[in-house]
Amino acid sequence: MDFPTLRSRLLAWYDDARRDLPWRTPRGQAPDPYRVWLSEVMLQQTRVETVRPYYARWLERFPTVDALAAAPLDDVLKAWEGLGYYSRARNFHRAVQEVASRHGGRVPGEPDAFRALPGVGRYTAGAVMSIAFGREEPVVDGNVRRVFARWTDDPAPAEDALWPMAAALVPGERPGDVNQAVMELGATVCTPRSPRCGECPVRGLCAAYAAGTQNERPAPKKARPLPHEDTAVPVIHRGGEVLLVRRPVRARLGGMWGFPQAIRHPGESASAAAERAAAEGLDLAVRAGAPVASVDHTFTHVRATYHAVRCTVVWGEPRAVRYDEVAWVPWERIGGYALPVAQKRIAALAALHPTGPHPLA
DNA sequence: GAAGCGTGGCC
DNA sequence: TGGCCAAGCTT
Repeated sequence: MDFPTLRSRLLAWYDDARRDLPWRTPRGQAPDPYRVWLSEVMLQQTRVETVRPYYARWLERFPTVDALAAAPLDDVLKAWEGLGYYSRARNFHRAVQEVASRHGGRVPGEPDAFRALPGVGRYTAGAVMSIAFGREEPVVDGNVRRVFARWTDDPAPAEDALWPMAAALVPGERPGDVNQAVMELGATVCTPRSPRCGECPVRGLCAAYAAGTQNERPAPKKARPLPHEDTAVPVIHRGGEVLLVRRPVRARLGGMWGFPQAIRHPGESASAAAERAAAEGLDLAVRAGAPVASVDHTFTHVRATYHAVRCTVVWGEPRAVRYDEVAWVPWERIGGYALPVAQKRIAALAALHPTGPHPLA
């Protein structure tokens, strides 16, 4: 491949076509490494338009490394609420605390030191080192993977081939812009479906374009069928309050708040499973009352149906047996807790129901 | 190396 | 509606 020609055409195109994004500073202005890093973490597996409002709110709330390092995890997760992949927020928080305590509050500009921080993988390290520090480090993300698959007309390029190719492009002036140019091309021109080859500055060097195979590159990977989880959710009332739990950090949605839950056994009713969820997860005896609602939610690798059931306490005080924390929360203060999307939906539906004890309880 | 991890948009 | 996909990382 003619890397020098690719490089110069990409840079020239990027100078003209690059989108104006909040984390991009004007040419010549030094970027803030904390902001570049934040943007890269938020953009992992997440679209630009989704990230925009989160990025702006985050910087108002946590404008600097020191501000974020000093914040409690619950505040951090609340700011991340709805963005998904919550381990990103936990890892970023931990990493920034390390930067504050061990690097004097300065984001390390050495690739090895930065790469050692939690949540920083090969891609993120290359992106932050090149964009924020001008280091000649490559990146391979989904865009780069697709662009190279088409340039080489390879249906499934190996990682061992992609990184050397990406690295061959970087040396020279403006390594951060070179990396961003490939990704920008992938995001706006060399798109997964209906690539705009007519607007591509490097179609003359593209093997897939020459062969007319751009729509079959890269080859789609086969998805596994999603398992289904039929889940009971006890919405436990006491006085004017409802019981929330904080999920263990290791688990799915780790560190986030929500309602207790238990996967239904075959043949088990939602009411029985809701009572069992309280018994096993909280060491608490509850009586199931009226069903509140059913909510379907699809995660990356599992489809869940949540059967929310109103419950009242029969006996005992809740203990966080299978959770990290429990809290009795007045309905009007639920908004202060970081809830994943499905739990928020359950809370909204449950709040529509009368909040006193069930008449038959 | 494969599986686990969120959510929303698009066709 | 349902499958696919998006600036990946960890175990």
